[in-house]
Amino acid sequence: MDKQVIDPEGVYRLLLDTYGLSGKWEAETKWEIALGAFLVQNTTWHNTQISIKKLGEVTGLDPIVISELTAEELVPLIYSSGFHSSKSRLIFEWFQWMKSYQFDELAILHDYPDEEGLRKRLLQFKGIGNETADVLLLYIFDQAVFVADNYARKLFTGFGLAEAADYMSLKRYVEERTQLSLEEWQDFRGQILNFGKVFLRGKGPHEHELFEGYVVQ
DNA sequence: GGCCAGGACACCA
DNA sequence: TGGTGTCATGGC
Repeated sequence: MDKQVIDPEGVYRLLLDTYGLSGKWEAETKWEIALGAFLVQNTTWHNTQISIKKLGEVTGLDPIVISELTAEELVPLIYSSGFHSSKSRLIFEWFQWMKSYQFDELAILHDYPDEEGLRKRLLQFKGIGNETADVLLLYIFDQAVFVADNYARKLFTGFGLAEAADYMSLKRYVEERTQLSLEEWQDFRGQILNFGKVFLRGKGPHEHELFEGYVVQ
Protein backbone atom coordinates (compact mmCIF):
# COMPACT_ATOMS: atom_id res chain seq x y z
CA MET A 1 0.00 0.00 0.00
CA ASP A 2 1.63 3.19 -1.23
CA LYS A 3 1.25 6.31 0.79
CA GLN A 4 0.23 9.58 -0.79
CA VAL A 5 2.95 12.23 -0.77
CA ILE A 6 1.84 15.64 0.48
CA ASP A 7 3.66 18.88 1.26
CA PRO A 8 3.31 20.89 4.50
CA GLU A 9 0.48 22.93 3.02
CA GLY A 10 -1.20 19.62 2.26
CA VAL A 11 -0.99 18.78 5.94
CA TYR A 12 -2.90 21.96 6.72
CA ARG A 13 -5.61 21.12 4.18
CA LEU A 14 -5.74 17.58 5.54
CA LEU A 15 -6.35 18.79 9.10
CA LEU A 16 -9.09 21.10 7.86
CA ASP A 17 -10.76 18.42 5.76
CA THR A 18 -10.45 15.68 8.36
CA TYR A 19 -11.55 17.48 11.50
CA GLY A 20 -13.11 20.76 10.33
CA LEU A 21 -12.47 22.54 13.61
CA SER A 22 -11.82 26.23 14.09
CA GLY A 23 -8.20 27.12 14.72
CA LYS A 24 -8.97 30.62 15.92
CA TRP A 25 -7.30 31.90 19.10
CA GLU A 26 -10.19 32.99 21.29
CA ALA A 27 -9.11 36.29 22.82
CA GLU A 28 -10.48 39.82 22.91
CA THR A 29 -7.19 41.64 22.34
CA LYS A 30 -3.56 41.13 21.42
CA TRP A 31 -2.69 41.88 25.05
CA GLU A 32 -4.66 38.88 26.09
CA ILE A 33 -2.95 36.76 23.44
CA ALA A 34 0.50 37.77 24.63
CA LEU A 35 -0.43 37.04 28.23
CA GLY A 36 -1.80 33.69 27.17
CA ALA A 37 1.38 32.89 25.23
CA PHE A 38 3.53 33.61 28.30
CA LEU A 39 1.33 32.00 30.92
CA VAL A 40 0.61 28.78 29.04
CA GLN A 41 4.27 27.76 28.89
CA ASN A 42 4.53 24.19 30.13
CA THR A 43 1.09 24.53 31.69
CA THR A 44 -2.46 23.60 30.75
CA TRP A 45 -4.75 26.06 29.03
CA HIS A 46 -7.15 25.57 31.92
CA ASN A 47 -4.64 26.90 34.46
CA THR A 48 -3.76 29.72 32.08
CA GLN A 49 -7.39 30.81 31.89
CA ILE A 50 -7.63 31.01 35.68
CA SER A 51 -4.73 33.48 35.69
CA ILE A 52 -6.10 35.54 32.81
CA LYS A 53 -9.46 35.75 34.53
CA LYS A 54 -7.84 37.00 37.72
CA LEU A 55 -5.70 39.47 35.79
CA GLY A 56 -8.84 40.68 34.07
CA GLU A 57 -10.67 41.24 37.35
CA VAL A 58 -7.86 43.44 38.64
CA THR A 59 -6.62 45.21 35.49
CA GLY A 60 -9.38 44.79 32.93
CA LEU A 61 -6.49 43.45 30.84
CA ASP A 62 -5.73 47.10 30.11
CA PRO A 63 -2.07 47.27 29.05
CA ILE A 64 -1.54 50.60 30.78
CA VAL A 65 -2.87 49.27 34.06
CA ILE A 66 -0.81 46.08 33.75
CA SER A 67 2.33 48.10 33.01
CA GLU A 68 1.89 49.92 36.32
CA LEU A 69 2.11 46.69 38.32
CA THR A 70 5.43 45.41 39.61
CA ALA A 71 6.52 41.83 39.04
CA GLU A 72 5.80 41.16 42.72
CA GLU A 73 2.27 42.50 42.36
CA LEU A 74 1.72 40.27 39.35
CA VAL A 75 2.66 37.08 41.21
CA PRO A 76 -0.62 36.45 43.08
CA LEU A 77 -2.62 37.22 39.94
CA ILE A 78 -0.86 34.61 37.81
CA TYR A 79 -0.14 32.12 40.56
CA SER A 80 -2.33 29.33 39.25
CA SER A 81 -0.49 28.92 35.97
CA GLY A 82 2.77 28.02 37.67
CA PHE A 83 6.33 29.32 37.35
CA HIS A 84 5.06 32.59 38.80
CA SER A 85 8.54 33.97 39.46
CA SER A 86 9.81 33.84 35.89
CA LYS A 87 6.44 34.51 34.27
CA SER A 88 5.71 37.59 36.37
CA ARG A 89 9.12 39.00 35.48
CA LEU A 90 8.52 38.33 31.79
CA ILE A 91 5.08 39.96 31.84
CA PHE A 92 6.56 42.97 33.62
CA GLU A 93 9.42 43.29 31.13
CA TRP A 94 7.08 42.82 28.18
CA PHE A 95 4.67 45.56 29.19
CA GLN A 96 7.51 47.93 30.03
CA TRP A 97 8.86 47.34 26.53
CA MET A 98 5.43 47.88 24.98
CA LYS A 99 5.03 51.03 27.04
CA SER A 100 8.29 52.40 25.61
CA TYR A 101 6.57 52.14 22.22
CA GLN A 102 3.33 53.71 23.50
CA PHE A 103 1.74 50.23 23.31
CA ASP A 104 1.85 50.43 19.54
CA GLU A 105 3.15 47.32 17.82
CA LEU A 106 3.40 49.20 14.52
CA ALA A 107 6.04 51.43 16.15
CA ILE A 108 8.00 48.29 17.01
CA LEU A 109 7.67 47.01 13.45
CA HIS A 110 9.02 50.36 12.30
CA ASP A 111 12.14 49.82 14.43
CA TYR A 112 12.46 46.16 13.42
CA PRO A 113 11.29 46.12 9.81
CA ASP A 114 12.60 42.65 9.01
CA GLU A 115 11.15 39.57 10.64
CA GLU A 116 14.50 38.04 11.58
CA GLY A 117 15.61 41.17 13.42
CA LEU A 118 12.38 41.36 15.38
CA ARG A 119 12.61 37.66 16.20
CA LYS A 120 16.11 38.15 17.59
CA ARG A 121 14.86 41.02 19.72
CA LEU A 122 12.02 38.91 21.11
CA LEU A 123 14.46 36.12 21.97
CA GLN A 124 16.41 38.55 24.15
CA PHE A 125 13.59 38.50 26.70
CA LYS A 126 14.29 35.98 29.43
CA GLY A 127 11.33 33.64 29.13
CA ILE A 128 10.77 33.99 25.39
CA GLY A 129 12.19 31.08 23.42
CA ASN A 130 11.63 29.85 19.89
CA GLU A 131 8.01 28.88 20.30
CA THR A 132 6.81 31.97 22.15
CA ALA A 133 8.76 34.23 19.77
CA ASP A 134 6.97 32.71 16.79
CA VAL A 135 3.59 32.91 18.50
CA LEU A 136 4.17 36.63 19.13
CA LEU A 137 5.31 37.18 15.54
CA LEU A 138 2.24 35.35 14.25
CA TYR A 139 -0.49 36.83 16.43
CA ILE A 140 0.87 40.15 17.69
CA PHE A 141 3.02 41.33 14.80
CA ASP A 142 1.02 39.70 11.98
CA GLN A 143 4.01 37.90 10.45
CA ALA A 144 3.46 34.78 8.35
CA VAL A 145 5.46 32.25 10.38
CA PHE A 146 5.15 28.62 11.39
CA VAL A 147 5.17 27.62 15.05
CA ALA A 148 7.08 24.34 15.21
CA ASP A 149 6.02 23.44 18.75
CA ASN A 150 5.85 19.98 20.30
CA TYR A 151 2.51 19.14 18.71
CA ALA A 152 3.75 20.26 15.30
CA ARG A 153 6.83 18.12 15.68
CA LYS A 154 4.76 15.11 16.72
CA LEU A 155 2.44 15.76 13.79
CA PHE A 156 5.19 15.96 11.18
CA THR A 157 7.13 13.14 12.79
CA GLY A 158 4.02 11.04 12.36
CA PHE A 159 4.14 11.81 8.64
CA GLY A 160 7.71 10.59 8.52
CA LEU A 161 9.50 13.93 8.21
CA ALA A 162 13.04 13.76 9.62
CA GLU A 163 13.31 17.55 9.96
CA ALA A 164 10.54 17.48 12.56
CA ALA A 165 13.02 16.38 15.23
CA ASP A 166 14.36 19.92 15.59
CA TYR A 167 12.42 23.18 16.12
CA MET A 168 14.26 25.42 13.65
CA SER A 169 14.63 22.68 11.04
CA LEU A 170 10.90 22.05 10.95
CA LYS A 171 10.07 25.76 11.01
CA ARG A 172 12.29 26.45 8.00
CA TYR A 173 11.13 23.35 6.15
CA VAL A 174 7.47 24.32 6.44
CA GLU A 175 7.94 28.03 5.79
CA GLU A 176 10.04 27.46 2.66
CA ARG A 177 7.42 25.22 1.10
CA THR A 178 4.17 26.89 2.12
CA GLN A 179 2.27 29.88 0.77
CA LEU A 180 -0.62 30.84 3.01
CA SER A 181 -2.38 34.04 3.99
CA LEU A 182 -1.75 35.41 7.48
CA GLU A 183 -5.15 34.19 8.61
CA GLU A 184 -4.35 30.72 7.30
CA TRP A 185 -0.99 30.62 9.07
CA GLN A 186 -2.76 31.56 12.29
CA ASP A 187 -5.39 28.93 11.64
CA PHE A 188 -2.69 26.36 10.83
CA ARG A 189 -1.25 26.88 14.30
CA GLY A 190 -4.70 26.47 15.84
CA GLN A 191 -5.43 23.35 13.79
CA ILE A 192 -2.24 21.76 15.10
CA LEU A 193 -3.17 22.60 18.69
CA ASN A 194 -6.61 21.11 18.18
CA PHE A 195 -5.03 18.04 16.69
CA GLY A 196 -2.61 17.71 19.59
CA LYS A 197 -5.15 18.27 22.32
CA VAL A 198 -8.20 16.55 20.91
CA PHE A 199 -6.88 13.83 18.66
CA LEU A 200 -3.34 12.94 19.63
CA ARG A 201 -3.91 12.88 23.40
CA GLY A 202 -1.54 10.39 24.92
CA LYS A 203 -0.93 8.56 21.69
CA GLY A 204 2.47 8.49 20.09
CA PRO A 205 2.53 10.01 16.62
CA HIS A 206 2.85 6.66 14.92
CA GLU A 207 -0.27 5.33 16.58
CA HIS A 208 -2.65 7.82 14.99
CA GLU A 209 -4.79 6.72 12.03
CA LEU A 210 -4.33 10.06 10.25
CA PHE A 211 -0.75 9.10 9.50
CA GLU A 212 -1.54 5.82 7.77
CA GLY A 213 -2.23 7.16 4.31
CA TYR A 214 0.29 9.98 3.88
CA VAL A 215 3.93 10.96 4.01
CA VAL A 216 5.24 14.52 3.94
CA GLN A 217 8.06 15.57 1.66
C1' DG B 1 0.34 10.06 44.74
C1' DG B 2 2.95 10.28 40.54
C1' DC B 3 2.72 12.27 36.13
C1' DC B 4 2.23 15.79 32.83
C1' DA B 5 0.63 20.09 30.53
C1' DG B 6 0.24 24.69 24.15
C1' DG B 7 8.68 26.03 27.49
C1' DA B 8 12.73 28.23 28.68
C1' DC B 9 17.08 28.49 30.77
C1' DA B 10 21.32 27.50 33.28
C1' DC B 11 24.81 24.33 33.77
C1' DC B 12 27.63 20.66 32.25
C1' DA B 13 30.55 17.69 29.37
C1' DT C 1 25.41 20.67 20.15
C1' DG C 2 23.25 17.71 23.18
C1' DG C 3 21.57 15.97 27.57
C1' DT C 4 19.72 16.96 32.23
C1' DG C 5 17.83 19.40 36.32
C1' DT C 6 14.83 23.23 37.69
C1' DC C 7 11.05 26.17 37.86
C1' DA C 8 5.32 25.28 40.17
C1' DT C 9 0.29 24.80 39.84
C1' DG C 10 -3.90 22.01 39.10
C1' DG C 11 -6.26 17.97 37.18
C1' DC C 12 -6.45 13.20 36.50
